Amino acid sequence: MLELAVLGLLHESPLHGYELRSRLKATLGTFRAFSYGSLYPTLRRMRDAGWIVEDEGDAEVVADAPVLTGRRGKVVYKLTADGKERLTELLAEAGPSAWEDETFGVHFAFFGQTDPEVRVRILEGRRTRLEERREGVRSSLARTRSRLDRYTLQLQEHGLESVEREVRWLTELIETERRSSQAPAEELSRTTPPTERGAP
Amino acid sequence: MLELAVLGLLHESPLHGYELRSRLKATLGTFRAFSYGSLYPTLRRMRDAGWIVEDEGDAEVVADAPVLTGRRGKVVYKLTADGKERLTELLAEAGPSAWEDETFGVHFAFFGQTDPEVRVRILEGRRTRLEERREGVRSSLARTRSRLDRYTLQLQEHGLESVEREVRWLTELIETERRSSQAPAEELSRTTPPTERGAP
DNA sequence: TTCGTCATGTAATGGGTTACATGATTAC
DNA sequence: GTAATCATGTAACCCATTACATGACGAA
Repeated sequence: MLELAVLGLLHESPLHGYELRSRLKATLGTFRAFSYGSLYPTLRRMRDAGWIVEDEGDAEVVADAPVLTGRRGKVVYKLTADGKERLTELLAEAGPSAWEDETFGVHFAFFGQTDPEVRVRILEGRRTRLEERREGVRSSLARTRSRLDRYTLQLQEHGLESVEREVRWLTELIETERRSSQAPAEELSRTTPPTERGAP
Repeated sequence: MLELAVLGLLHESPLHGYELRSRLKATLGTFRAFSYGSLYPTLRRMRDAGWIVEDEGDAEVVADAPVLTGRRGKVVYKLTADGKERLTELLAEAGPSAWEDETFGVHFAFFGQTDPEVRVRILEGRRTRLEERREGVRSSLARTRSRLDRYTLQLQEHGLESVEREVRWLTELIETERRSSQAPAEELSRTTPPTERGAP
């Protein structure tokens, strides 16, 4: 997990550990947070595996709009060719390892670097997974509702609604993917709406 | 975590490992699932600690409406006095250990056995926690929105909405708690609306 | 000069999972 | 008789966390 996240971020630009962690927070948002206690050892493992190198040279880093402008991070890491390959490999995975709870968010965060077909398969995999869960809760609820504590019931129903909401979200995303895969290859991975091309 | 869940369930009725696990699923719903690989060792630890005992005698177990009617579970566990004490202790905790992501659901599931004041403190603690997270995401989003990949943006916004939704849910729960703590002590912990007192 | 935040790391520990192994009982 | 599901367990591992230790640098 952390591995993929690190590879994904370093693919965008070289970074040092500390900033990597804040990028991680900003990228993954509410989904996941990693501590230094896992980040640094991971960085080390990845370096030993040859996926990243310490870019000791100068470090213009990225011109992060405010502050930070000339400062130098101590140990800047960047991807190696092997690391890029490893990233590609991880991003191509379209199985449970990409759509389970703990992993989905990270994979999704790097969809911009993911093959469109893989994106759809992951989204569908996740949706199916959630639909199964939803049915499990629904039938369990149908069987036991009357015997449930009001708090347990609240929990079940809130959980159920959360799942339903995520299913709807996924469905919309899948439809969007489908639509844009039919449209000409025009890259849609940026926020900017597709510039009105010529005339119809 | 598992420990609290096991104590909470066994407080309702004696159960054997296998059924304990299905109850766990039914009780925690979408929030958490435990495997046998953690359940059985936990059961053993708890037995060694003296919180539960193997109730080797006959096992009428619980008359679970369908099927299962006369069957015997191999090793039925039940709470000891120490176990009940431990449960009380755990249910009285109203700190981060009760309102963090991994723990909140389990604590909430046993709110029926929790002191009303503790319930409110946990709900408020969780809400505050989520509000902090929400503000973190909001400000990060305000700073970086324009530079974000459309997927990263989607992820942020979906995460933000999830958090907002849970905050609203908690607020409602807190209000309900407040109202019912003013109402006469009449126990509201069952789903059934309070039977009209007076007429039988 | 002291505080906050940037910055890097380690040691001990935690709390689970996966995969495997085994066997009884029930339903067909 | 055989497949499903009930039932109990172990061993190896994984992926992280917490708490701690250290220190540079800039701003008040």
